[in-house]
Amino acid sequence: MTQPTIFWFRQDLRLADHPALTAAVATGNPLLACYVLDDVTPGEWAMGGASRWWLHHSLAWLQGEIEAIGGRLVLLKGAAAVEIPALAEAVDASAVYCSRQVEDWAVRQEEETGDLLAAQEVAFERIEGALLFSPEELRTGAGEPFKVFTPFWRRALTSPAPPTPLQRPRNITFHKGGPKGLKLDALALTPGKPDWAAHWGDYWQPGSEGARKSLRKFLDKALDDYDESRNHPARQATSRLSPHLHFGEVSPRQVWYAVHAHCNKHDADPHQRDKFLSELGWREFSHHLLWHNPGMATEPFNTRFEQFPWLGQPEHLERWQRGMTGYPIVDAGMRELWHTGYMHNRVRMVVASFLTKHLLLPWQAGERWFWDTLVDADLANNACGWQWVAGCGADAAPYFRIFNPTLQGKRFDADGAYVKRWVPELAELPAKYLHEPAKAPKDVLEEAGVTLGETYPHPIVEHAAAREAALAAYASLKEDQGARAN
DNA sequence: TGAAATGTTGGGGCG
DNA sequence: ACGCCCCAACATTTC
Repeated sequence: MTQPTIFWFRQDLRLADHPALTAAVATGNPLLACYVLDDVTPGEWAMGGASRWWLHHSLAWLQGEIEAIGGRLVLLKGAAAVEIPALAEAVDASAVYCSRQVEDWAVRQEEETGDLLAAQEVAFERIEGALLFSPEELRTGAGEPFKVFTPFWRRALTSPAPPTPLQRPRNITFHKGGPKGLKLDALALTPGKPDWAAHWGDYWQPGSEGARKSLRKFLDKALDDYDESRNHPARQATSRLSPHLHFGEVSPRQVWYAVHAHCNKHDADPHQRDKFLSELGWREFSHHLLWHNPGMATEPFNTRFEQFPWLGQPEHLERWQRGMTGYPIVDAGMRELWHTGYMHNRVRMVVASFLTKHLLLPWQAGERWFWDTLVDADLANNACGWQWVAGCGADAAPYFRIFNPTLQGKRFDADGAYVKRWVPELAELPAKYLHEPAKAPKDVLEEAGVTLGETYPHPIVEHAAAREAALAAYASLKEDQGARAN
């Protein structure tokens, strides 16, 4: 009997433009496709609740696609470095193929799996497929990893273009037999009661078809005004591809080439195109950074920040998480996150600035909350995004760049549509006061049915004072450094 | 991929 | 007519 080739699906839940899958099929041996839910190896970065909901539906989609071509996706649970070699042993596999990942734990997982497979004399191939450019190859003239985005992306854009997307493999022969594996429901990925994800199907379609639809819709409806509209959270102006990209339901190469094809065909504005592609660039930058600096998920990239005096009150963290800070744009964002597993990126920056600067709570606390609540939770993007806002990341926002949540609201949600949607208790307020209900005259508040401190909280901190405190905290950091240097 | 403080300019009211 | 003040509008600097 022919020995099977095992294909180990990870964060690459697609069939098209899949170099590792294509390579596995090219071995000519019957394919045994599997997914391992590994909550052991990632340690504190085991998937959060929102991601699990997504994974459930993405696996369901992938199963359907594979079954439609006569195959089967074997679901397993446990440490991958145990499960994969055991599976290889059980079915007498000749080789195991998978895609590479950048996370520290994932690299370790690959290495341990590879060691055991080597001892069993089973070939193990790890193949790139989640990035446009290779972190090993994309370096400065001096051979160092880039630490600043602009030169990083300039170099990327002048490097040889990423290969064009691969077709999905045709005529895959699947291995008959092998273990049955677990039923999808047995992985228990979806919430029980209360079912906080009951309506998420209205917002999302996990799986590669949903990814394609999102991309198509974005190109047709939103790309031509992307640069301006993307900053307005009430508009449908961003691609919302992040969870699809995280789970590998669509590859960045597919997105890259779809954007170029669309723009060539419609003679679209290259400026809008480049703005959007640079967002893929930030994803790329984050992943390269994490690969080069595994500690970035928990430790500040800029070591000066190791002794930053986080002074925040723990009870403020819960107010922030629940969207009860008294700053409407912040609360709207946090509630959008809770209700949909997603937050508009402009608002992510505002709430992150608020947590780290107005509340002086450590960025890791925000990173952790996002990890558990975002459907697009991605170790590289999440860690780098938080570090960027906190001012300790690579090419970070300078520490003194403190968003004024009221001004951000007025500027990017001028008519208050976003706040009205997610903070309904303020919906009757005139737009003029939506972003600062404390400034509204008494009769206006009464008219709108708003009683501050009862129906909606007073601001938990006063902006000007909080801003001064943050600047002082950052200044103390600078002085400490000076003192130590002497 | 800020905001606030500070500086500069120029028009208009007014003595 | 002139200088002075006020202040909006804009520019620059600072955090």
